[in-house]
Amino acid sequence: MAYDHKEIESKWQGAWDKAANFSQDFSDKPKKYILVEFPYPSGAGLHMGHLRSYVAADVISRFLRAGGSNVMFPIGWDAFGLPAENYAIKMGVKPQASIAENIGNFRKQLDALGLSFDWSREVNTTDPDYYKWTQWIFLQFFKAGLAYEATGFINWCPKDKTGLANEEVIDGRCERCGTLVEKKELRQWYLKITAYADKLLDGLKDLDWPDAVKLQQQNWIGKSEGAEIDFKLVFKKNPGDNSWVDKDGNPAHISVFTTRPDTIFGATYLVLAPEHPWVRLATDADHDALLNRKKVLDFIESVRNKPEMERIAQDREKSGVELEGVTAINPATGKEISVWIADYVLANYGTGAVMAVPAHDERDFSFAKKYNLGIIKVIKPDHEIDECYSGEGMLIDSGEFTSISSSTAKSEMAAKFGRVKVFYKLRDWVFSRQRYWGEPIPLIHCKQCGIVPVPDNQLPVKLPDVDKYEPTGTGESPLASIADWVNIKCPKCGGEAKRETNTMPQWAGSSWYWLRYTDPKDAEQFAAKKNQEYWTPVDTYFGGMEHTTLHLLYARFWNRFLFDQGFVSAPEPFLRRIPHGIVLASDGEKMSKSRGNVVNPDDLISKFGADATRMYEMFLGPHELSVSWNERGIVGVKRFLDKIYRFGESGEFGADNAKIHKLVQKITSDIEHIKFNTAVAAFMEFFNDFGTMSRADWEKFLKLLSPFAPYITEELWHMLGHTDSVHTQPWPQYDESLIKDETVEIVISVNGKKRGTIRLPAGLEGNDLKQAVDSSELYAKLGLKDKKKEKIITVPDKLVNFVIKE
RNA sequence: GGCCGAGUGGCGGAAUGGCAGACGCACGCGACUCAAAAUCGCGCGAGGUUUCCUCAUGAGGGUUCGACUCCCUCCUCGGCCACCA
Repeated sequence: MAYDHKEIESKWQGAWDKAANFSQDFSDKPKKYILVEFPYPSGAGLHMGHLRSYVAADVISRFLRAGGSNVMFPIGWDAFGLPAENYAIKMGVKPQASIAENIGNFRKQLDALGLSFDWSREVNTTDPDYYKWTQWIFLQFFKAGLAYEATGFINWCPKDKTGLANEEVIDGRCERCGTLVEKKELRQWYLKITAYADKLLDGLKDLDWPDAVKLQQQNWIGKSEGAEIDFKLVFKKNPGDNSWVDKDGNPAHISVFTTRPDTIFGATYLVLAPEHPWVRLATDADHDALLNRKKVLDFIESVRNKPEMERIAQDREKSGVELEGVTAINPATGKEISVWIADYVLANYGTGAVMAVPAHDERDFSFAKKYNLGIIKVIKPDHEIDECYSGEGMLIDSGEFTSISSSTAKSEMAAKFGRVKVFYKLRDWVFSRQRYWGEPIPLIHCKQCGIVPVPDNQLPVKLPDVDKYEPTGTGESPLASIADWVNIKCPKCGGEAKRETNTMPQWAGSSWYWLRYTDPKDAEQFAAKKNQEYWTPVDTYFGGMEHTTLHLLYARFWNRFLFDQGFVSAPEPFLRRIPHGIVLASDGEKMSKSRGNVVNPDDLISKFGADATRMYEMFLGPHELSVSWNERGIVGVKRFLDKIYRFGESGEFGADNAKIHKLVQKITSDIEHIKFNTAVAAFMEFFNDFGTMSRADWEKFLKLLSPFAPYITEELWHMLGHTDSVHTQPWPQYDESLIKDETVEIVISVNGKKRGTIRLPAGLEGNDLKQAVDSSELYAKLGLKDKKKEKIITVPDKLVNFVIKE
């Protein structure tokens, strides 16, 4: 018979004291801060990815509580942003209303799963009491000069009608809706995350994060050390024209960035990005320095109109055009070389200009071949190579540097021809969105005073409650059309002024939420320092792999900035990060509505129960690897729960059993190492063949199982006559002396091949083990007595291997 | 193209230098039953001369007394990044 999971679950949902999960500020017990990424309350409800993190974090939290820790395991809602707004538009309601409804659904689902959240610390990023502090933190960035306004080409999603951060563009498409992203020139707010590139890199060293996650962040920040080298320009159109001077009065030059200054003797031309500022000047009607201005302008136009997808396509052919009338002097050779613009040089990396060394760079090589440009070899390959060699080696034909190795030449040549320079792939964070559903950026544009921050005592700048909030598509936020909200007196001079109408991106509220949990209701500050000092940094942070270069990087940036400003007590926010693998559908594909292969947790809970859903989810496979959701197997877990329920009902207790001590050790260790799949297997294995079970052993068993299956264990605990909760009981301890076996199976092998096993007393080593084996039947049977043994390997309690010369 | 991860029965997976396939699903046989469901018991990588032996952890090589595990080369799948000079 199957136990009635529905009855048991609804009974305990009503009976459990939620305050038992509340954490205490400043308790003497050791603190543990267990965090899961707070959900985005979309209309779809919880998905299997949430389940994976939330159940794992719940098991850890319950385990640590039982071990005597003061555990904070909070939850909240990350509810601003595009998806919520798009959903509300689709449903024809206000986002405020749809968010409230979705949160209600999520809360039900989380409760149904039996997750032991500390609901007393609930936060919601769209609550003015919360976003007041998001705005306040933005103003700290602004006051520190790290929030700035600039006009530039940004990623623009034509469907969502808003700008996107670099991190939000995947394969040239909008991360949210999949639409091809366009380049649009717009006034935008930026956060200067690049100023923190080095600190964000250094901070990774001390974190207990998976190497894969650290590496991804490292690559995203993308530090390259190299040299910046100036190439002087020579003009053919007006010889002697000295109107081309730089800001220091020197003749005009182009600065290039290279990581291979050792190849400079092979630099046969320069290439600039079409958007390079110098190109703009050189093609300016007043300053025109080119002999082929029209051709160059046409080329720039054609690049600009090229769809982004085509420009980044994999097998794209490089194209460019020579700037006729201008040449550059290679500072190493003193030779004049041609200057080009080409679509393969990026305007926003390095200096936007490169020295081309076709013999030792594949991109330059294919470009040089197409346009018949010179190819000069200056590095001797370490192996035979046909055309282009991009590795390092011995320098050749490089003047005084000939016969020096690349690695030594690099620093010497960087110093001689230019200067050592570091560049990052990381770009500043486009921080404004032209949408309604976000935190208003708390700034005021005054004709007299310029940009003025909203004074602290006027925060929060509340999002006006309006009926029409659809994006305009003009590059302006819908807030711009709300006259009585936009028009305001300047707080500085009292004159006419207008509010900033852009809103913050979805990532703003989640960039500091773990700090708010430590002091969620504080009206005076975002979180009191002493609360932070007690709780932070977060001990273990569960979440998805997909947030590695978005949320996790942004959160580290905000935390580090606030730390430097003295507002935060720990330089790094998350000590240990446990990402979960993605949950695929049973066909191995990603779960998605359009594929129709989405598994809904509600259906599983209703059919098999929350306990079975939780345990099967953990049983599927290692937490960090991606798993295919195959529903067939859940009946195995359900059968196990039915079996233990029947045993509990029968109450057939017997003698104490030492096996329970091994189970305590195994489960404890598996939880500590996040190996839930083998923990579930260990429960099953124990229960398949436990022999006898005393009442005391049964109580230990229930306690061990309680973090995994909170409902059924509570029911069975009460069946024993207890009136308190199994979840408030201390974690069982094991007796070291009872987990050791008295005898062990020793494998006997010859030349590494297993030939049989014998049972011997445990703990025998070296000679003792050898002698015990020598006197065994198996030893005689294998005829080992008469064989000449080269070597005998003994491994205590494991095996004896005889190496015999044939 | 670069970086990271993974490849083990029909399936999910276990074992991370010492008995390969724990645990579970599916499947087969049996018990109980008028019957079915549920439950319980047994079997379940391939092959063979079947108390035992041989082969087998993507392919090939290497290190080792011994390799799923470590090293090298390659193949396949997944993830992230991608003209970053």
